[in-house]
Amino acid sequence: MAAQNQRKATAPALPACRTFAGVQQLEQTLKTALQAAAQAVFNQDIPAASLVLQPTRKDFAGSFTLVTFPLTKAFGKGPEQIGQALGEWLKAHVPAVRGYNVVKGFLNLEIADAEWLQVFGALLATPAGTPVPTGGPQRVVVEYSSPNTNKPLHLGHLRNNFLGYSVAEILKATGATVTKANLVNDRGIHICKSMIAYQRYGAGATPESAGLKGDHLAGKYYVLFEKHYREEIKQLEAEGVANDIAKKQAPLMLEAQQMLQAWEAGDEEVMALWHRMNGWVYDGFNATYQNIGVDFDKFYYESGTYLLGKERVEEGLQKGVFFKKENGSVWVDLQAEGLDEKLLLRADGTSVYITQDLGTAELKYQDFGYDSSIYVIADEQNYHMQVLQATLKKLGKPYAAAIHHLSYGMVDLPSGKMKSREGTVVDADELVLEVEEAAKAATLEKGKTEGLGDEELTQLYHTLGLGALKYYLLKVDPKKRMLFNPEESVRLEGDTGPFIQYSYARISSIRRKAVAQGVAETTDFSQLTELQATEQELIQQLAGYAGVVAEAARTLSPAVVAQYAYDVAKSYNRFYTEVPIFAEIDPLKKAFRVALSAKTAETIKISLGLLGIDVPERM
RNA sequence: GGUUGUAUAGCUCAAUUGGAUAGAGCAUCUGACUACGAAUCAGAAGGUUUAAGGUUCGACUCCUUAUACGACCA
Repeated sequence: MAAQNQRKATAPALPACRTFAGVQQLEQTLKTALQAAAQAVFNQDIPAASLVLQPTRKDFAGSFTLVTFPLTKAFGKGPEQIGQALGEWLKAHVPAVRGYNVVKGFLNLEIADAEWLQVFGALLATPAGTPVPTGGPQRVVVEYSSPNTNKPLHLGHLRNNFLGYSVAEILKATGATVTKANLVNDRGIHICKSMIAYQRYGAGATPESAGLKGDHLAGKYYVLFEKHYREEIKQLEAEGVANDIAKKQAPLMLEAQQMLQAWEAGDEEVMALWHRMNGWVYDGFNATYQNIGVDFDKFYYESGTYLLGKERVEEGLQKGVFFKKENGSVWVDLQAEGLDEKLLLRADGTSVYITQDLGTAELKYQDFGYDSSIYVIADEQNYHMQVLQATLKKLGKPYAAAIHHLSYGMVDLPSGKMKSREGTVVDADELVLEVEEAAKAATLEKGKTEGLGDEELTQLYHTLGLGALKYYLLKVDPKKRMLFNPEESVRLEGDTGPFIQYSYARISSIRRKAVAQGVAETTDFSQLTELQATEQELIQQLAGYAGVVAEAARTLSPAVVAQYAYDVAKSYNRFYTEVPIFAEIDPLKKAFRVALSAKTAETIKISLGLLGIDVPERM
């Protein structure tokens, strides 16, 4: 009751963090008290902002720590002396402070159990999934996946897709309106390569007749093109033609370029084939997207945006911020921005990548009026994205400043970089099958799945396999290049997705048992007097959820959430082994531990949900 | 050549953004299942944070230089 009243009292000042209310309020109490202590003991006024409270390290007693070094100058005393004096005053005057200790310049404050129970009460009173407002952007477009339509998705795309989906979910959790967008690169020379090869070697094959997913079928012809193209180059070189000229004059390449021109001219036959093959690819992509659990609110196609891009180039010419070279190509000079001159439109009037990017940025703004537009693109495009933003600024577009490149590192294999030519690309569909297989093997060996039907089992393997894969790819800081070790990615023990899923399944088992035993569902634990250390730790951990979401949203880093979910699961597992639940005699304590377990499960479910990972009721 | 990113335990990753004895997992070694799920838990061992300087009460974190690897722009 007391907790609720106090929450009401602070509500007008802090409408933001309802979820965090308990801890935030506790920290606020401590800060105010510290200010009062400084006034009383040292006759000093200290601004609240200069008081930094951090969680106490595990090895020391206490929950919050004040670093006293910054106060030494103003107070004219040593750090330990300050810590002792402030701690003594707090202990004497503030009920929430049960005790303190000073180590060097660190004042560790020990908090009364009653305070933690209040925090827990506030957590229980907060419905799952309550938004965590952060003052960040409110209308956001997250563009991710953005595949080419000439090959199936691979491991690199998976990092992209998981990151994009997760960042979108994290931003949603802050209360923002988020649109997930996919810009499909459906035109250009690479598509024509697949089409040419299909015409030559396809013999009218369809996904059905070939027994292949559409994207894999198209990819097959792309590979065939590259193979025969290389042979043609070799042939020409044997005839004495220089390599760079051979590359341009190989008959296959000439054909592909002819086809691209025919496409731009709207040639009926070419368009028909293009529609047909892209249709197959989209079916394939959609199957993969559904399988890996990502979704999109809006699809853009470069074939539908490049013309608008050309208009923007024209606009830039008229405004005089772009210029034309003698051969008729259009450029923008970004040397003042620390970049180079950049080609915007070729001499023959055909567009380049950035041409369509200009159009797409505008379309997205028209459609959604974003205050933040996030592009999930690998870091090899850093320069390109700088150019895009600088060019839009030159055009005076109001949305230029809202563009944000979520730049992530490439995924390496133990054997080195993935290279399609060397056949070292890890196919997304195959990889998912492998992780499911590994999950199945582990479940058959040690799972507790009595009563599950075949369909539920298949679903379980999928949940666990994808859980392992997603967690593996998301736990690493996005901006860092990462190593993909196939053996480690299917591991189910230690710092992995299934470890966290296991904790959830375990709690589910406890909840089932609690219902069966008729354990009371109480939310009022004000009569409890003391907490075990692991219980207090767990409450503090659970209360950190809102702060974690805010941090993850600020840094656009799902890794922050992944680390948190793992820490919560770890804390719970320790609590679980140290503290009895059903063997507890005191019914109130028993009810409390069941409620604490349930809240932990809920927090795990929501946190993993932000990563796109499901939780199983049993495994 | 120019711009830029990264460098932490044998391996893969953390470190609350300048705070305490740099933490996890894997691998190695030891212990705990007829108490609620051992896909778990407890413990041991493992570090000159690439190198050398600098800034300060305090540096993995900031500055300078160098080295290695990567990306992009020519």
